Amino acid sequence: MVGTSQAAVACRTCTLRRNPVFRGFSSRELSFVSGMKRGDIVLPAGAKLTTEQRSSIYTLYEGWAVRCRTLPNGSRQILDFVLPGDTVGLPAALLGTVDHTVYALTRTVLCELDGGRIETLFHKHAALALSLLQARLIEQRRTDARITLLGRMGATQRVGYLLLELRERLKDRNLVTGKSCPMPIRRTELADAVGLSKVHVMRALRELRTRDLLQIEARTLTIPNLRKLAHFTGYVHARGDNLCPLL
Amino acid sequence: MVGTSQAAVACRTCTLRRNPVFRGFSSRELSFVSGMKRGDIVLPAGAKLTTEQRSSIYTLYEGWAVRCRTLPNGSRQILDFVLPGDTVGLPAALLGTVDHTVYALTRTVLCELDGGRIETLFHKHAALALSLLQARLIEQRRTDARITLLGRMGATQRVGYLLLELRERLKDRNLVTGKSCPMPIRRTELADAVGLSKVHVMRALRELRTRDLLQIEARTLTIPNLRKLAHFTGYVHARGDNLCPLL
DNA sequence: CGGCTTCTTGATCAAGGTCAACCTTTGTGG
DNA sequence: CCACAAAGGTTGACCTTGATCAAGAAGCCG
Repeated sequence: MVGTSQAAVACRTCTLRRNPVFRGFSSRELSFVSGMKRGDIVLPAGAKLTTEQRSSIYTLYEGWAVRCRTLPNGSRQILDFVLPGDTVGLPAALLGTVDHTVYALTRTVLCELDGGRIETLFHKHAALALSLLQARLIEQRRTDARITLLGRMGATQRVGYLLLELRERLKDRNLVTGKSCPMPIRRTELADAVGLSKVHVMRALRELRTRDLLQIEARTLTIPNLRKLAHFTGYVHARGDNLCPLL
Repeated sequence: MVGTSQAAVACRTCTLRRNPVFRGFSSRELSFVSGMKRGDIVLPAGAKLTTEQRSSIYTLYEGWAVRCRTLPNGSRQILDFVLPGDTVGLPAALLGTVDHTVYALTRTVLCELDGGRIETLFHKHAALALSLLQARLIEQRRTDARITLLGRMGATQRVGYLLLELRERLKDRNLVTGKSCPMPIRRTELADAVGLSKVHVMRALRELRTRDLLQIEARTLTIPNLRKLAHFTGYVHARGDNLCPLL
């Protein structure tokens, strides 16, 4: 539950930024963002990210997290998966309230930035601010896909779609090796993300395995044929799923 | 299908802006936005808003519209309802691609703005740009609620929640009279929004009527007791559902 | 080696979908 | 102003999908 503040990874040498899907920074921008940095936070698997306290925003540096909501009746809906490079906590910093919680799924390392300086960022770094908006629009697009998935797709397609989408996002982050990528999420989390019961997710996975569309084994997802799975699930790869990390 | 370009409503006298939920403009901002205005567009009910052509962005001035996606199998998912003051077309203008379509549900009047000048807006009007981002965050919040609705709520609650949410948005726009507000959407559209069949939406509406939670008659929604419905559906009124229109 | 959590599968049950029919409203042309 | 057509609303009967319950197998950690 408790985050450990540690010696900061210098923004200039941050390895995330080397990834071509992330927006390049001018040296002026980079030094501004460096100045926003408050430190690093390490969370163990299962920990909740407390986001209210100091109006901080975070960039996930390493690991997996989820953004989710819990209903009065106790059931939970996973809104989105947070992967390295993704930003967390913008609503808290800019709107003052949050309506969701963020949990670490694995051990995660986050970069903490001063959310109070966003306003200054908008005044002094318009291009970066614009990228920030674009990143939101891209996330919105993924959210739209999730709504469509939940509202109008069958169980097997839902599971297949979600896993394929995750693989594509991991691919952008150079986290795919050959036909396989890490898949630390549990059946229960899969279920809470696609709006099914854990048991039914099993049935869906079995069917996907039977059809040779994908396989999860030992926390690893393997997709033999991307096209086949994309066709089966109706997945369309969105060009430019690049984003705008603040780190 | 064809929009009619007409004599522009002057931004300075735009009645939408008088509504307190919309962000106030400085006179400098107002004159910049006035300069972005390309004209007005009137769409008949059922018309599709073509958003690709000139990288325009639009503010809905009057009427109702939907943002939706159609799947390969022909079924349709309504992503969101567009109400007066809402902005349409940001993805087309800023990302260059769109993955959804916008249809007019009733006769609508839209204000067309030059999307190409957003970049300049970010450079010269940082505060307005920030509001633009905040408006996206608020929309995202509504989208998160929709995901939760689709993933983890029962049929009757889904319908009740959606209608209550719409009423609250209409309230912000001064479109609620007493316990009633206009509700031009059809059963089919309701169904495509909440991920149910038309027939089952009927069953849900019947139950809501039986429980005295709400009633739709003659294109009018009546909610006798807001609290009761909010409790039944788990709806929580989000403070500050204000937004940032460009008009 | 226990004691935990997660995975997996079968059996049964309920929520919601589909089909089909009939009714009601709206809109249009004579 | 009426007649008729078309679109939307409403309901019942039946079927499919996915939820729930229950129990055993397989990892994982002290």
